Amino acid sequence: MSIPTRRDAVENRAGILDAATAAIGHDPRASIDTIARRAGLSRRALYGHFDDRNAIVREVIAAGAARFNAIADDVDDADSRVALARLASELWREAAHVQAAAALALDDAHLPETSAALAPLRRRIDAIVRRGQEAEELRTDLPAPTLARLLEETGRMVVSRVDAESSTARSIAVCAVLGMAGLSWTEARGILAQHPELEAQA
Amino acid sequence: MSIPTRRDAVENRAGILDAATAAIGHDPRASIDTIARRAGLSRRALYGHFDDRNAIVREVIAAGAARFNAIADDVDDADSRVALARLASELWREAAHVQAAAALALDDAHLPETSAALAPLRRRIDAIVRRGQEAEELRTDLPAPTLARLLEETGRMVVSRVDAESSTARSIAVCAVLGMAGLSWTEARGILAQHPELEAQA
DNA sequence: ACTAAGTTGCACACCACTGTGCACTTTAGG
DNA sequence: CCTAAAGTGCACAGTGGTGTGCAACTTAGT
Repeated sequence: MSIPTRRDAVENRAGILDAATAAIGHDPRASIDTIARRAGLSRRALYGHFDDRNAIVREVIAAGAARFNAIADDVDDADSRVALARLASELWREAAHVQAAAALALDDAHLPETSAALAPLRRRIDAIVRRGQEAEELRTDLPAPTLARLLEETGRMVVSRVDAESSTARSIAVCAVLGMAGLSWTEARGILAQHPELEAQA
Repeated sequence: MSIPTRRDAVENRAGILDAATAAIGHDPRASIDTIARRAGLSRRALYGHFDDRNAIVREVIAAGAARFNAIADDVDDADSRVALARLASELWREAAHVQAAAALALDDAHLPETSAALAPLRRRIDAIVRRGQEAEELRTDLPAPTLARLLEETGRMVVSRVDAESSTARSIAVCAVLGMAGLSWTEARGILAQHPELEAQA
């Protein structure tokens, strides 16, 4: 449980969290047994690493939150449209964690925890939207909170429902978010053309 | 089960299906007991109307499919953008059924049934998208099947995640779909302005 | 007012999942 | 090579859900 001494145990703990992230992304109520098998361990072994199922879920949420908030901190483009595009593009790299967070957010039991963990990311989105509306870079027909929420849900939806293997998947995600933000598809493609790093692979 | 003779029994059966639609829209694994209480009946009574939980789910799916496909049949605007907008606007009226279908589609167990039931609606969306791309009314940077799928998911997302009580909710739904289809927000609002019936209340 | 349809509450067996205890085996690392 | 750490397999009790049988009650409809 605390201060594992053996290297393989540390690796297994990480493997469990990876397996849990993937399994929960597919189904927020994935059983302990499902997670264990996916990690290549017996159900019983998980209880050597975590007190109970909730402890695993809490760590999955924390890991996702850390990644998301690090990304949110990094995005500081002056143009709100580029900022949104970069946010979407970077979050794409954390697809597995986004899926897990999205799935857990649909599960009433863990909703308070996930929304608390995602608060910094949400604040950043809010800020980008407000700046973007003032600068008339983003649509102004919706109140900022509504648009922010819609953009968040759009990101969630695309990450969860678009085939991540496709080579164009990342640019689809970025274009979807920009489309929801009010840009026409040619404008969105223009932003992408001016910032090639946004659709870079891997 | 078959040929109920009493009026209250018929009403109760309908009430169960309404309750099931609402409960399943909130959680696709809603228990029999949850559905029963919402319908104002005991758990035991449901088994007088339906063989088992699956029978209820099947009827919920069938009811939704019937409504959706009727709507799909009605939409025949020449302009693909108007057609998409009308589809979104009309489906908004069936929000409860859309939510139930969306929730069930996330539940592996009933996925085949839901997708079969929704096939006609999907074919209609595919047709609109193909016509729209040929006419250059919709974005042409995505293959038709990808765009169709994205539009479907956008509709699902908006209906499930936007507050249905808001007076502007319906136009938000329409604009979201048009935005995903490639229109800028001003173009989308233009379509809405030319077709006031698309954002009419109730 | 009578009767059958409809409903209720309870008990039951069954299933899937959780969390724990314990004896046993495997293996990392000094 | 030894040993403690890590993992396995099994049994067990507990929980919450399903579907059924049955006796008792309420009520719609004639």
